[in-house]
Amino acid sequence: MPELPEVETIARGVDARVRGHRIAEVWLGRHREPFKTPPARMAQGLEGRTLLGVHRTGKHIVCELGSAGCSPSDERAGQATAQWIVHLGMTGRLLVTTPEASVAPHTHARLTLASGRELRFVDPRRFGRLEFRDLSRAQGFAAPGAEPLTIGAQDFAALFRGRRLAIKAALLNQSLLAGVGNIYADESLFHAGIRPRRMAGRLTRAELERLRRALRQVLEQAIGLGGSSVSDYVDADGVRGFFQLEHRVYQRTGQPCRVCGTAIRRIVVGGRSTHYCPMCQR
DNA sequence: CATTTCACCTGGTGGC
DNA sequence: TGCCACCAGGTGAAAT
Repeated sequence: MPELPEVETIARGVDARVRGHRIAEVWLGRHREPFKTPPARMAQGLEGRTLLGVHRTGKHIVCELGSAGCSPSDERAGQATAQWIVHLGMTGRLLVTTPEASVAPHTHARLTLASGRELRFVDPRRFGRLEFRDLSRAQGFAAPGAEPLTIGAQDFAALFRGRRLAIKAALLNQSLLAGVGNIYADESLFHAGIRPRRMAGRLTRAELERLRRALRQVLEQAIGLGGSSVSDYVDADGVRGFFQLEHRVYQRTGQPCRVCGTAIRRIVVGGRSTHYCPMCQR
């Protein structure tokens, strides 16, 4: 499900609930797909560490971890020595529950916290990924692409210069921009008035700047809406709490454009279903 | 190297 | 109700 705004909302919600808590016990499931780090090493690495904070980079959730046996009130407080990195894929959820709460099907990780809470990773489709990084051995996680919320006009334009692929496909490329997915790619192209199949390298400077601003505005609006329902999103049952953004084009095939009334079209770009208004977008 | 296609999974929906 | 085709907000490997 999740693109940048959803991941941001989840990371904030989880951070508010587990910051400062110590991982007492770790259970990991048998399916191999979710584990970029071998489960035995992950469990060994996580146990005893303190969750110093949880934040988002691109579509990744990064849990900063202190050394085992080092509480946040110690002098080394705030010093992350490891990370637990969660990617939700299409159907992943990161839940804060009690250890007694019923375990949902497709639960792949349970981190029981000394505080009496439990952090769970649930993912039916198993496109999500979990990774453990020991920062004494490896670099901290960094998304390859630029952050769409903060990138400037010059850097944004430079991402697409000379590229011959469709702008929609370029927006989805995580090594260019980190965090943009199918919904917000379509929505931002609508707001910028640009057709999804336009060659990225042929967009004018003005179009690129409209796109950068539209993307930022759409993402910020979605974060704003998600932020008001954080508690629902991460509750014990994993209830979805996001206000559905009033999409302009996404999944509105055949319905009238909210601006001009023309029927919204669906095409396939880069293997992904793509929606646009043939009148408003050129 | 850049770009495109496809496999990886389960579950929900809608047609027959 | 059952069966089936198709679709899903992501990504990385393989093919072109």
